[in-house]
Amino acid sequence: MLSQSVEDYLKAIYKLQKGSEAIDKVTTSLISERMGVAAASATNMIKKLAEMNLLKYAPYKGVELMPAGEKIALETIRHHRLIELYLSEALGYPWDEVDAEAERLEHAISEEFEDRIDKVLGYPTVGAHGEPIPSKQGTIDESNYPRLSDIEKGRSAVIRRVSDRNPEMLRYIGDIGLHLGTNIKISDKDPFSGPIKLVIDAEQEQSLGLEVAQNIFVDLLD
Amino acid sequence: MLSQSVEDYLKAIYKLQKGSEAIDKVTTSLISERMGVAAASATNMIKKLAEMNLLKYAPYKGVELMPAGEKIALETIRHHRLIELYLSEALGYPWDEVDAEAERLEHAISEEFEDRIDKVLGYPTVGAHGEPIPSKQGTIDESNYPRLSDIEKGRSAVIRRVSDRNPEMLRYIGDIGLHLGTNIKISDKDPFSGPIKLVIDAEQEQSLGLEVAQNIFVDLLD
DNA sequence: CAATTAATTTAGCCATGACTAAAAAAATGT
DNA sequence: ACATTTTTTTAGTCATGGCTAAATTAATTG
Repeated sequence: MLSQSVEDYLKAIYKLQKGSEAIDKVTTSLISERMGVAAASATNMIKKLAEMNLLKYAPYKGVELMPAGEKIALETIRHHRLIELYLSEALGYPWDEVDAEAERLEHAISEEFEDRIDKVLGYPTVGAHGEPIPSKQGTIDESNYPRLSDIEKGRSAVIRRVSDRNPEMLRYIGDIGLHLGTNIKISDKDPFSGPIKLVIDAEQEQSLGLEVAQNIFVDLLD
Repeated sequence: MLSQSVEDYLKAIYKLQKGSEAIDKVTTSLISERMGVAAASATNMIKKLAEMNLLKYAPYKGVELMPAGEKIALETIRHHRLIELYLSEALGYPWDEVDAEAERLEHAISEEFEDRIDKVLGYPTVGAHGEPIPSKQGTIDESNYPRLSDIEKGRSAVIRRVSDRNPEMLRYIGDIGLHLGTNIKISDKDPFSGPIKLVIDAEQEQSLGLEVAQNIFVDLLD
């Protein structure tokens, strides 16, 4: 059995390497910041993971996952996203609370639990915030939707994914009526990183700060 | 937060102290045996728990839970039994598999998760094997049913609880048609600790070894 | 009741995964 | 290009919770 820590580090490294930020060099400080530990602690763990052949590590040069490490990261992410979706669908959790709960549960469940909730959920491919769920075989849809903040004025789009990094922002986004599948039209964009004006579901007007818009990913229409 | 180990020790000690075995003196060796650790490890942890005022410890004389320790034990047991029942009812787990899964999950769930599954289950008072579920306030029904092995020939009874100590035995018990609520009549008892003969649901004959009968607890009829 | 056996505790060790402080390497600015 | 700043690593510490071996206390038995 791998420790919870090992799984968490590999997950964090995977997200840095392949996530929507698309970091080219995954450094010790990035990892330590994401994990909320001191840089020295990250160095320690990185050396251990390199020793286990889960990643390639050149001191001072950053880190790159090896296939075995990526596999574990994807399994962990699969657990996390299936649990999040289950909490949301079966137990009625709001989407800003599922991440914290799943963070602990993902390390505690068995393969059997994974399989059973996968089945109950109807073998979903997309999680509670629109993230792709890795398959049991370790494949994942790595395509990324554009950010709402990058869409030009006048275009219409559908919300496909929301970043789950900040639960408070997530709650705010839901509260103003933005959910997965919600239709929006960009009616105006203020200059100098100003707010965006949206029409939600062809009805309701809403202004949106840039930071929020950067955390919403959409599928362009027409 | 209390560590998983602390919770597990307190749970084990509680069960030894109050369980159906009704041990008078809970000793280091009993605890180490139940926890599957060396006696020295148990001594270490016991000293730590005494330091935390969770139990009273007199060296060489055994251990007794203090109210704070009992409270934690009951919370842990409540988590465990609610999870077991949830796995069984909502996810279709067989009753011989729920214990192992709940053993890990019980330390990972939040109060909110506890409350939500409690509600989904309809605020149950009895777990998947018939064990009482401690209330959120920390009270528990401590009454014990007699063992099937102690019932005299000719009497009828209803199965109310099954020990979950041995999953293989649990599977066997289920396979021969004995479940919670099943009606049985003792048609014969062989002497010298021999097997018991049952009639299940007034239909089917079944012989049962003494060891199995000792792990089934019943409610006498008439 | 003394001697042996069994149970328990003490002492000392190990792995994990944090931490701080100091040293070393890399990046940056003038 | 060299001095300064930032990043990273090394060295050493700590807490948790295991372990074995040895010492000690309690229990049993001749």
